[in-house]
Amino acid sequence: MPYSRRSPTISDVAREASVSIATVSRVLNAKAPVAGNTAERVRAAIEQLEFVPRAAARILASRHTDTVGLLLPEIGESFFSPLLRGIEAEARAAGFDLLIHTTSHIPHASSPAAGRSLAEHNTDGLVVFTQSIDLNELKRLHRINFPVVLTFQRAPKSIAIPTVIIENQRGARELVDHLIAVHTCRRIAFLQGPDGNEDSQQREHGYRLSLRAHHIPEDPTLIGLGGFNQEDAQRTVHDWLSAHLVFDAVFAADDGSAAGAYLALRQAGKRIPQDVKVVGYDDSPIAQFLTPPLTTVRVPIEQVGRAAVSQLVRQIRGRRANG
Amino acid sequence: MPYSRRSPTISDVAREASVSIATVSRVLNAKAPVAGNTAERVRAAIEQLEFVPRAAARILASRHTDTVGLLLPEIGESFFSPLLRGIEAEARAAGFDLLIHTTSHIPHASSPAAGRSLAEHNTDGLVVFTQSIDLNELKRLHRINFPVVLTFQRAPKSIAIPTVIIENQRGARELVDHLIAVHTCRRIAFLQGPDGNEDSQQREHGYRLSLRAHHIPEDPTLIGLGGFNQEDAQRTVHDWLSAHLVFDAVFAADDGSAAGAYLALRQAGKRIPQDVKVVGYDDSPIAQFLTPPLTTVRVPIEQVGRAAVSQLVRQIRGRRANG
DNA sequence: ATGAAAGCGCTAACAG
DNA sequence: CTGTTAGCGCTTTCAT
Repeated sequence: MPYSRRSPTISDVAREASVSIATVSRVLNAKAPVAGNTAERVRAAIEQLEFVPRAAARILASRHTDTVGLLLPEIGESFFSPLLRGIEAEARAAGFDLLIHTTSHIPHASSPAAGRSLAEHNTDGLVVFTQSIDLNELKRLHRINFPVVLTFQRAPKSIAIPTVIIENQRGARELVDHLIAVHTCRRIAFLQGPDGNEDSQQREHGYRLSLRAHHIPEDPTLIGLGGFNQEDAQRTVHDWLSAHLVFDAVFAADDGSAAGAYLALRQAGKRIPQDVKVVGYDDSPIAQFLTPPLTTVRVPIEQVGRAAVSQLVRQIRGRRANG
Repeated sequence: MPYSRRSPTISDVAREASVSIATVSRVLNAKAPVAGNTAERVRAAIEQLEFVPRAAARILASRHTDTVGLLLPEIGESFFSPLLRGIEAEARAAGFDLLIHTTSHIPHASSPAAGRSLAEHNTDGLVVFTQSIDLNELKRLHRINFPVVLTFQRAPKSIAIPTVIIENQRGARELVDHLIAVHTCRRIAFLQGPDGNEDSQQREHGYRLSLRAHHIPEDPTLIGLGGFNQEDAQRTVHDWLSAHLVFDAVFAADDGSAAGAYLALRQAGKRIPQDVKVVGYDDSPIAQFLTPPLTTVRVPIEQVGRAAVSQLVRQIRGRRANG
């Protein structure tokens, strides 16, 4: 066994197979014709040397990576599960690899990673989850014509970037209508998502429309932060309860915050749904495990992922076709 | 506005700042001294041209990427949330970027992505989640001395690869002891994890040890597939019930399958815990939302992530130091 | 169908 | 402190 020598390069393969590196490259990429037995020799050499082309060299020379990137603020929330499934499936189907990159909430200007750009980090295009990219960076990408698609977020109107968004307002409105009409709720609290989240804003708008349609005055004290997570929601509802606010229903902007509401309510001895009704949004896995099962609105998250990649790939191909 | 011209390179910056490309490189990497005002000019040029170094070129030239990769079989399971948090935090702390790559369960030998290697896909090292890599590929990586650390899985003993694993057997044993001693359970079913999963195997072993210690005979019919997911577990428990198997407790190898057991039990009109007790493992978020709250065992998943990266970084640095 | 040669954009000695 | 000069390993014309 020789000492761990450097891993083989295309030249090693070429030498081993007694051909030029160009030929090796051709069999690697199958883009140009290679004679049957020549190709066979090359393949044998590749196998024998366990040659694996260096991605960086390939990318540098070819100027494309055949991979799409996904930017996520923080991975792991159950919401991402179907989104990723969709993105992964579609990317693979289109012959692209997928690289996921989580963005830090706190920009470390001084970190060694600063100055590197995600976009150029070896991808041909980017699917960007809402709020996980800086506006200036987005503008820059758009300016250099780098393929990007935004999900769950509209592009600032100054820059035309494709977007995949979902319907929220109507779903929210119907949910609240139901609370009012069927369950005779009149004091309905709303748990907002993270600051600036468009889905949450639209759900809130649907909520307001419903109240208005039923001549129920809005009460600002009944609107608080759910933050799309259990902890924030739990705290907010707990605070409401401590302040002796009166409400007969909680509309949580997502299921995670609905779960937080359940916890706070239970802890205060409130019964669900007898004392307070709780509804959520997204139809995430948690919904069916809550007791009673959470009323929620189904969102086609996986399809958003697929649509986003499909649109992205179209952009990438377009660029390659032209120049 | 000029037509979308090629994005600027280091030479453009050098020209703009009237310095050599080496100097630009130096201010980029801050590895060698550069005079204050020279650096200033270069920075201005970079900003003005919106120069972003091409990752591929950097990697090719420097032979390292400053990023670590993570291989996951399928992302999004709640289990991964804390794991990712740990990995991300530690990688960032060490000055590394993180790229997540999900591996397909079904190898597409013919897919365009086939033949590319994840390992060399622009990372300096890999954290590999259990069962998400092929044994041959693992051997190859080891042979070429590529830094890898395995999590939740021991390395095949023929290859010495660092590993971060957790304690399972004792936790499982104590959990089952408790079921027997405190709750006088005698017929305890076990829901296994995916085939070959080591954590599950060890938990199962702890379960068997406990039974044996209490002179309770093992009943193979009471062991079925939970698959670390709700659906499989639900189906298995449903089948047990349909077959009129008698059991007074279910030990699910993870919380997800415990949730599935809840569903099947409820559906059959069984009360938890009066008729059947259910316990899980991992202490995942779902545990506290089940009714009654699931008894489970806390697993330091996030710490596994941190430890894995920390070990990986050590390997990478070691390689760089020597050569 | 195959080879030769010119880069891709950057880092890393090596001089000075 | 700064510039020059080789490459890094691969793809891609352009010939043949």
